[in-house]
Amino acid sequence: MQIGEAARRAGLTVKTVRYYANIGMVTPLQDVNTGYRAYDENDVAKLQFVGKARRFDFSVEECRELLGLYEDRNRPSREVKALTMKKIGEIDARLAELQSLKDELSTLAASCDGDHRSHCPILNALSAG
Amino acid sequence: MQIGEAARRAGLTVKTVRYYANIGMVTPLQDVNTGYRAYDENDVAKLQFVGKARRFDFSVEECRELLGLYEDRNRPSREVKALTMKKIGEIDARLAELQSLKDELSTLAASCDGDHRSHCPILNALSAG
DNA sequence: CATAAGCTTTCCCCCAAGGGGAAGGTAAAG
DNA sequence: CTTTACCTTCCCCTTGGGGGAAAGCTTATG
Repeated sequence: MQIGEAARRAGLTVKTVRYYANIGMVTPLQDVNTGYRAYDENDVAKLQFVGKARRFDFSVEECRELLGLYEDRNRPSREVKALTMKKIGEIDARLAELQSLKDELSTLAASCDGDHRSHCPILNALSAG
Repeated sequence: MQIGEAARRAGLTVKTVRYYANIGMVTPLQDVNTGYRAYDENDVAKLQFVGKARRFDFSVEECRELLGLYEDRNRPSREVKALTMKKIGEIDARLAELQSLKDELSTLAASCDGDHRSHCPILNALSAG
């Protein structure tokens, strides 16, 4: 099938699918006459796999790694779990960071009347050393 | 003072300070003879302000807006509070998203033995339609 | 005086992960 | 024969700077 249908079936944009081909992540055959990329069922499955992993916040490089593990029938599941735990750790760190930011901003916002006057504790806090 | 000291006092890198000058956010005078940027106390205060706002996850453009409000002695605090509330909303949305991702990944990780064998529920989940 | 050290300048390429759009080839349908 | 709908490559754009080259300035030292 052509790239358009492959993209549709994987729930990705054509641009994204072409990008994955360019970086060597999902590489379809290419028609010698037309130059059109030709995707098969296996390619679509890989695209879906990568799309899903991306939605789980894995980076493109991590997706490449997961895809390699996915295609290696003899790899130990340990490696996959390790990648997953690492990702969970990163998400935890970001959660804590964002929560802390939110708390500080909320405190600032609560102290600000937000009226038409010019006095503003938020700006004062930002300008304080 | 020269850019190096200004950067040091604001807790930013020289690259960052130069970048802020290039995009017109904090624009020091420039020595006609040497071409060196000349920062004064007010510039350093602005750099500190921006640095702090950036750490609060405000984008560079939002920082520019906050800086404008900061310098406008007659602006209503309403505008500053609105920006802050918007940022809090964005943080909330991202928190929910990350929490959901973490939950799903945790469920997957819990179902995977992570041993030396090749069976892996995580990969199965990623490859399932 | 020469020169090395430690500043600074501009300029250009690099990152992630594609998006937007131009210019041009191809295939099917009217 | 031409329109329509695909497809291709190519290049610039995004965020917020980082890395480094080549070159200019000032000051300290041999």
